[in-house]
Amino acid sequence: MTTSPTDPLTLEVVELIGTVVARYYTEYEQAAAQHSLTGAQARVLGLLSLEPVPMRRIAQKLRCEPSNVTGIVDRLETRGLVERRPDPDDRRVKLAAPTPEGLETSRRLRESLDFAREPLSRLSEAERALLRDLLKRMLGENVL
Amino acid sequence: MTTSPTDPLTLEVVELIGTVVARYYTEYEQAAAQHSLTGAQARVLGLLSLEPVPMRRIAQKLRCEPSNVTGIVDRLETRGLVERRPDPDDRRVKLAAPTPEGLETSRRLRESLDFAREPLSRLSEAERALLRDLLKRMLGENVL
DNA sequence: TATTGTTATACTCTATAACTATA
DNA sequence: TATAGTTATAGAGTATAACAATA
Repeated sequence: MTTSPTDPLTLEVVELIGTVVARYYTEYEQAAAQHSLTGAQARVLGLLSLEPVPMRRIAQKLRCEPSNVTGIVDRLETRGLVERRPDPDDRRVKLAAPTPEGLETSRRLRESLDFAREPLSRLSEAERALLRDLLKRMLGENVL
Repeated sequence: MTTSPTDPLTLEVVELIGTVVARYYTEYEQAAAQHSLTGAQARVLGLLSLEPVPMRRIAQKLRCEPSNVTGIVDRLETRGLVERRPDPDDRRVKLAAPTPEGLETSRRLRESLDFAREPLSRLSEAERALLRDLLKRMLGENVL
């Protein structure tokens, strides 16, 4: 049912992407751990850093069940990094929002994502632009 | 202490890589689930498909503590996908090896990594070659 | 003594199902 | 009745520490 290419070149690229994913993922976890956060907690905190988000929406972003978000936000809240706010428009909804400290932690976490930038320093600006365009084409329109 | 580039272009590429990682990772988990495997179990099984591997070596590859591998291999063994063998050269070592059924499951799992190939079909062969070279340069020599 | 694998423990993430309070 | 969030539960992954067997 598929028409995906299976030529050696494509498989080599798939392998390389797998390597990038493995490296990026484990190093993200380590960066989170340096701030005493789990990967899931770091992802949620990063998500909130733009604007307060309903619990349900967080679950959708993380692709997990809403019941899990309760615990993750609980732990962030216990540590004073996040707070729950009522939604003026719908009293069923709770908005998770970062505290000032949470915002600061999120900022430092983003800083320490240096490991993701470092490998790119091996490429010239023109090559980085090329890589950007290839990745965008690969990901298509539905980039979220 | 860092000289990593922080220009908008670099940050955009970092963002794109993050998107690739998130998509690839969750879809890998889903592919594993279709075979009633967790992500960790699928990774271990894939690791063994080339040759039997000592427990300790599995932990190094997964970047986790050796004690965790015991449980993961236990569950794979219970399902008849993996077996433990003695190492003739060192009686302390146990080699984890796939059963014929485990090998077949590993093969089908690899097949279903189709999702990773599909986005690449949007690129021409020349573009895929370009992407390969950029990724290789980015990852450097230590690609494992 | 050092190393390999295991056990025991505690914490987090995960899905499922049932519950509550709103809509 | 439908939806948002929670609770309760069970399974899996994780790190830490202590242990037995072997080197």
